[in-house]
Amino acid sequence: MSFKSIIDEIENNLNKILDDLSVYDVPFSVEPAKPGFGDVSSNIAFLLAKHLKKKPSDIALLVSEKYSSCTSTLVLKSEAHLSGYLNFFADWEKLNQLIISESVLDEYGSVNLGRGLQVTVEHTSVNPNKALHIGHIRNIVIGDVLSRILVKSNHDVKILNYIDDSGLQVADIIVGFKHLDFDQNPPDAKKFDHYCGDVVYVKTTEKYESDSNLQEIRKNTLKELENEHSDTAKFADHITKRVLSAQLETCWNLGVYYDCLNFESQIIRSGLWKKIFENLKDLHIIEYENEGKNAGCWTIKGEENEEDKVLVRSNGTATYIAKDIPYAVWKLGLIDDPFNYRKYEKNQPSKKILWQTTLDESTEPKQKFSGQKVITVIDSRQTRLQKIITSLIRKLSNTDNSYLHLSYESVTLSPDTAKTLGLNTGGKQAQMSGRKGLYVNADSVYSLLKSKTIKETQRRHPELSESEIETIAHQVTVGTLRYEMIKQDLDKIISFDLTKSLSLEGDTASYIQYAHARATRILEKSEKLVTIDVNFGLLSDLHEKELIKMIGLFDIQVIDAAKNLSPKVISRYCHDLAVAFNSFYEHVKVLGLDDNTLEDARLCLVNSFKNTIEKSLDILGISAPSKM
RNA sequence: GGGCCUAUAGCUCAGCAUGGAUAGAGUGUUGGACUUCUAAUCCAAUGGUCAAGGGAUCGAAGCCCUUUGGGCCCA
Repeated sequence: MSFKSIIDEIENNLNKILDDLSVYDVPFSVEPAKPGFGDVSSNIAFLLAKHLKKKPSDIALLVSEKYSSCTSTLVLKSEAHLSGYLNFFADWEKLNQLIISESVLDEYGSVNLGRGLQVTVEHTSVNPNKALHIGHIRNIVIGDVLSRILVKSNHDVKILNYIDDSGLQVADIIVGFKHLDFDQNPPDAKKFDHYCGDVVYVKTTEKYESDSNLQEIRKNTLKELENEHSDTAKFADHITKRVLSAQLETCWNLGVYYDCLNFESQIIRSGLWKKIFENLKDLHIIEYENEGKNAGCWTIKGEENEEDKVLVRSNGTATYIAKDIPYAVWKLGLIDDPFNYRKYEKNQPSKKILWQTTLDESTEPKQKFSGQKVITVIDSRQTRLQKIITSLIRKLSNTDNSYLHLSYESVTLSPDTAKTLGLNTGGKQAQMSGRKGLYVNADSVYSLLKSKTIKETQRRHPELSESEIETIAHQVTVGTLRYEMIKQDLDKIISFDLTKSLSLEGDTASYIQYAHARATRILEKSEKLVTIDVNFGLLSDLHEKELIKMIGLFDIQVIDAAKNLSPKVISRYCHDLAVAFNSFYEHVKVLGLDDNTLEDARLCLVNSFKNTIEKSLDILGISAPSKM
């Protein structure tokens, strides 16, 4: 147990006091205190004010007095504050020992919130006709960090990436290759996804405006994609696989890995939709319209003021929602799995095996990627569609919240960055657009940031080899990108500014990584074996106590992040922990003390911090170099 | 026309779920700290009618209602 031990102890005691007072169901809080108000605070007196009809400050006094006769192991004393808060002061010697000895364990920060619940997370799901831009990076980092949080809180997590290989956007580049004669081999060894997105897609789309014949071709191409035996479908399969492969390079480079790739084309061909369509009819979840504007269509009734949504048009063709429904049903394992599985052609840089669905025979065993709970990470523009799927799944599965849309706001371009791309927005931020070629490639941001980081690192460490610098720069660059994508709340738009994104100071990943490097350096230089057999009472400086407290809050933060599906919680924790360490570093000397026992105790604390920051950064998918 | 999100320091954001102490960071500006465990750092100063109005409450940045600005989705 960590800092949570003292919180639990206080909670238990306060509950006993409530029993004594014959008051029940008071949802009081017990939280780490603000600086200057002891170590732990409770609002219990405020909540009791109504029951006991007394002033909060008087109640705080009363409770504090009763508390002194409670058995405490970690609390030294309680104190009623004039405001009405009840503040507790910890026995730091004991708490230090408790927290620090816990923090060096491998499983530190792991909590058993999920009890092994199977959760399937879908993220990324970028159309395989272009390269990932910075907006997609927000998606994949949110999805990836969320998955890591869920693993840390004992969920059995499977990660999916949905490949929409039969949609309009794919049709567009196929039109480009087949009818506008774009070379299949990009010039100047350009990465294939960049080439398809920057050149083929944008130029083909441009042509539609002036060439109505081409639009006809586009329609036909889209239709041909659904027929797996057509030359068009085979060609498209070849092209989209190449794009996908290039996209995965980008994801893997950022430390994002998957368990399985799902292909839309296979979902269509699997016949899942037909079965589910019949199910939906039988359960009267969808209705056949005899009259009105949707006459002849199968629709889902809109809830509240929402419009009815057409699933099957009067001509018998399914709308695009009809593709998403089978996938959602499959993800929850509500239907027999029609797929076989085979390994993806390339290995992921992590140990994790990447599977992909196939409708062909496979020598590989059947896999299971469905979850009791499904989380789909898609931006807020898809909320309406996701709402329909959610409510439909609710009816179909008789569960309340097994299907969850994790929504986040999109990434826009700052006015300055839009300008560098040739768009004058008059001081407003601009929506990115793949179609118009208005976006910032993820790979280019990575390269720009990396060359800057290489320079910074070389300046500080001229003695390091090129490959060592390269490794450090990679870690810092990935860290910075990932951190920028999750440090703010999901419902805030990120206005991406290329220049500002290159900053490595202040509230950035490098700040946190730097704290880790400093800690590592101290341990290296001391050349002593770190032991936890130290006198914890010596760690009594304000900065030491603040640091230990932060270290001790790790598991509480993991619980918070997992309960609220909020990656930001962990990024804030990492930052706060690094602040506590940097402040400690500036004010408290560790090495070269005359006092050996004090030095041992401080080394132990530095080691404890190093372990904790590594583990918490790991949840963010950020690794910390030992030098930078 | 309908729906969703959002508004807190010059700028970018925490805090809001579960109301309670002195509303916090970063950045910017100004000043200070490297013969010392790495200055990608630290310390200090500066900066707030918590969009506006109303309501319930002993108590509101937070809850309820209305209005306004910004963004997105649908028609």
